[in-house]
Amino acid sequence: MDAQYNPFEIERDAQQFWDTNQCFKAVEDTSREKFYCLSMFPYPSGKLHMGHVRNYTIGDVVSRFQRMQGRNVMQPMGWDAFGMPAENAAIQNQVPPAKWTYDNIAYMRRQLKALGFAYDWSREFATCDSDYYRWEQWFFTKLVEKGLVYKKMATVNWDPVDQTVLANEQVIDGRGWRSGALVVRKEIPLWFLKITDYAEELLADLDKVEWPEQVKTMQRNWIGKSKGIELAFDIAGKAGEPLEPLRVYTTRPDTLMGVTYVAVAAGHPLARQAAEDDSELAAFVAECARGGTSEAELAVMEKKGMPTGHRAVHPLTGREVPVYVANFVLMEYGTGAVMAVPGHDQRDWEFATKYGLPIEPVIADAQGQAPDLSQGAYIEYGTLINSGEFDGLDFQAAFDAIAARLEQQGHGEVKTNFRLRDWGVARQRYWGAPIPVKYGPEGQTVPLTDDELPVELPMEVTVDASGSPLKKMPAFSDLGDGWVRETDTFDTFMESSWYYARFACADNHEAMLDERADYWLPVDLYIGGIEHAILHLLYARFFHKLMRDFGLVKSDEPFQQLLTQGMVIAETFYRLTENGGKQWFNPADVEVKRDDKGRPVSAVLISDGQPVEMGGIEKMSKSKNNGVDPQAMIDRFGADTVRLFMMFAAPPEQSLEWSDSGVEGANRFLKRLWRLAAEHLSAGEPSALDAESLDAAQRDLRRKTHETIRKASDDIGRRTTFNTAIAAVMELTNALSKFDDASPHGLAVAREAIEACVLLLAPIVPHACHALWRELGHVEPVIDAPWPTVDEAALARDSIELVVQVNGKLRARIEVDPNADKDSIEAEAFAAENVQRHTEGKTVRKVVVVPGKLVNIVVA
RNA sequence: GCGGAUGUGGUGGAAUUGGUAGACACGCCAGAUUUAGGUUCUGGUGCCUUCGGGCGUGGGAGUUCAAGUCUCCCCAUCCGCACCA
Repeated sequence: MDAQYNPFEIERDAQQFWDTNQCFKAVEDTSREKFYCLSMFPYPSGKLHMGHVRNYTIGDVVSRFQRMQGRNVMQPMGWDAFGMPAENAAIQNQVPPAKWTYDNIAYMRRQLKALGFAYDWSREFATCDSDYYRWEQWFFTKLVEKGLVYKKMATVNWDPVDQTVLANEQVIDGRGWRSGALVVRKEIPLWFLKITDYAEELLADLDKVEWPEQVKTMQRNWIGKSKGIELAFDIAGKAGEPLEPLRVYTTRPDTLMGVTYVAVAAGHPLARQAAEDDSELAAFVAECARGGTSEAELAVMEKKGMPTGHRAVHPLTGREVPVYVANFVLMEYGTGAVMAVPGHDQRDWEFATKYGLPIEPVIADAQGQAPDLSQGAYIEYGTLINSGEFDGLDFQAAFDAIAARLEQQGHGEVKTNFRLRDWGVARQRYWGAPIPVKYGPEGQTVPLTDDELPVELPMEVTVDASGSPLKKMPAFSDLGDGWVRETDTFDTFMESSWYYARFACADNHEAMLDERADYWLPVDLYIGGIEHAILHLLYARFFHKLMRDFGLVKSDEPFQQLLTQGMVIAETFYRLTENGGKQWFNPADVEVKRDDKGRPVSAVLISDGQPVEMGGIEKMSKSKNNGVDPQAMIDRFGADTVRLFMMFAAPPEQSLEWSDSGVEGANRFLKRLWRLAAEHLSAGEPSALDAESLDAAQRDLRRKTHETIRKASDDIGRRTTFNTAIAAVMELTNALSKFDDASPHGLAVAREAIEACVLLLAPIVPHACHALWRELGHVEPVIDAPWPTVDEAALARDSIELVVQVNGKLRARIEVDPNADKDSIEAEAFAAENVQRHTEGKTVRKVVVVPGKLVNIVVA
């Protein structure tokens, strides 16, 4: 065996072996237990970044581990290929989005192959292949037939200069990112999917999946089921004329007697009507349209309002309160109107304080007194006061009584509401799947029939900043006889909502899915960034239920287990520029100076030797120029080193800090492992392992081997904490290097240890382990070797160490028989010299003995 | 603003069920080998110390024989907020 670890040769050979033997081609086999392992497919932005490498290494480790457990594993890969960056690249570089995308895919596919991931490449596809999106179009037309799709007015960001719709990302400080123009909110008709029809099931079925609790909580809060009352305020118009009643929803009907005003959205009919003969109000309504649509932006903007002059009649007291237009009330959420209780809602309190509206307490504080409302609202539940006949009731009793009264008067009803809103799937963009609908001369809206599908996206286009080119292409949109095609395309979340199912049967050109989907689904483990915790995962769950209700799949949920991986972060470096900006330098071009304790104190740019500022550790990004190119690392150390570092530096759910010296450490470990194996093989032939005739040192190493197998198996298989599994194997290799015994028995124990290391590391550093397994004389490749098992007998100990505490402080360590009883342990503990010193002359109050752990003596 | 997380040596992290804080690795220090440098190997390394011990897991309180872990309050950072993917 070569004494030198040569990763490039090893990796080339292993990849060639896997490729030639089609090792990772997954074949349906109902006699075997399947394991479908999926990592979120990448957007082909150009080249892999470290986040991809981390994501896909985790998936690969689990896939290879499951294979060694004997499962029939399927691990596919594809491309989430539609999206805005392709259009932006087209505008900047005059390159067609399709060419840009497919070129990127070709490059990134090569990179994935260089990392040695065990993918079944025969299932690969890109979502921009018409062979893929045609089925999405087909399914959409079925949803239209079933009434799960509808069109309605919706608010978008409108750039009045570029005359185009902007994504939230393209609105920066309320201005269009290209034009710099002030963005306004504009209403246009858009296609929606009725995800709210599935709100109840999307909520309930979270109990069926093994997901991180925080992700389930986020989804539950997003769906936001609440119980409240929808009630109506009669409206007396400015001139005293009766108008349509105003409907509002509240989860706090117990505060109903504290309503001192109501507020409506600028787009509400009441506001529009009032603005008709009031130019000041009309100006305010227009001002409300300014700014972007994102909820975060709306939540932090200054709350403003203006009275309409209308009066709302309180449904229980008959008291009249003013109707305001407010910029924080939006037409699309709920009824477009809210009742305001400034005494018990903080936002209402701030608004009332600003405009001098009355603030009245109707809920008593914990002492049963009227709360002090001078500094803010009192938002806790409590007993009603100043509420007439409802005084003295608690929240639930008040809810029921007020609901009953409103229902009796025909002014309201109990209603369950969801925060979840229907999914707008139409985008006014080119690089997406065309929405398969046509419009007739009489205003008909007709979904396309099967023989009209697919609607292929034209590939030769000119993209500029002024919106989708499809709208300017009669060859695409004009169908003759007054019929025109829809030029909007689907939200790219549509493609990512069902790709996991298509991987089961990507070669089927006759159907969207077939019976193979039921063999592979649900995905057993789905791995991706925490940033997808809500939107992507919720849409995919919804889509899966839609497909189930069309008989396309049998399961209720798409992803049984979910692993959300953290970000990859790195140090940032910059210099201030003359105009006050920052020029960012890549970590690869900077050298960090340290003090004598290794603390970083300063940094210089390697090229000019002049200092740069350290800007803290941030997510790897283009804007901070702190991305580390995976390719450069693979070229320097080999794929196994990069994979090992990624898995070792942090547990998968936490953020991972890139460290050059950490990578070198990973490389050093692989070299050591290699040398250890080479030295072992040159030391001679081991005898057969005879567990009964080992000396103490041999038994110790054997125990360490089996403790390591036990820990690494649990860490990889159950806990998915690959870092601690690797640490355990490192401990074993450390023990093995210290084990200096070339006797046949000694070599046998060492052989067992080194084979355990190779098997346990095989999922993480598959190339090196492929080669080492061969060198150790095995014919069968390590990918198909069975996962090692624990020999319980090898774990036995002659004695165990307990710690002895006095008043919770560590004072001694004692060796005791593993089966020693409590009394003898106690006696042993008191006998320890240091324990006697700390208990001398004191009264023993209590002795706590925790078997296998410690003794705590409490003295006073 | 709302929802969800995170915070432990010089650094990344470990401590899985309330029971030895700092496994493993990086860095640093000393030594050996080689020596142009690097590589490799051995030992040391939380802080303070009168060498008895004391202190120590973002800050503050509390529960407990025992708290990184549980409870309450506060601070900082990160993720998401429906047209980035």
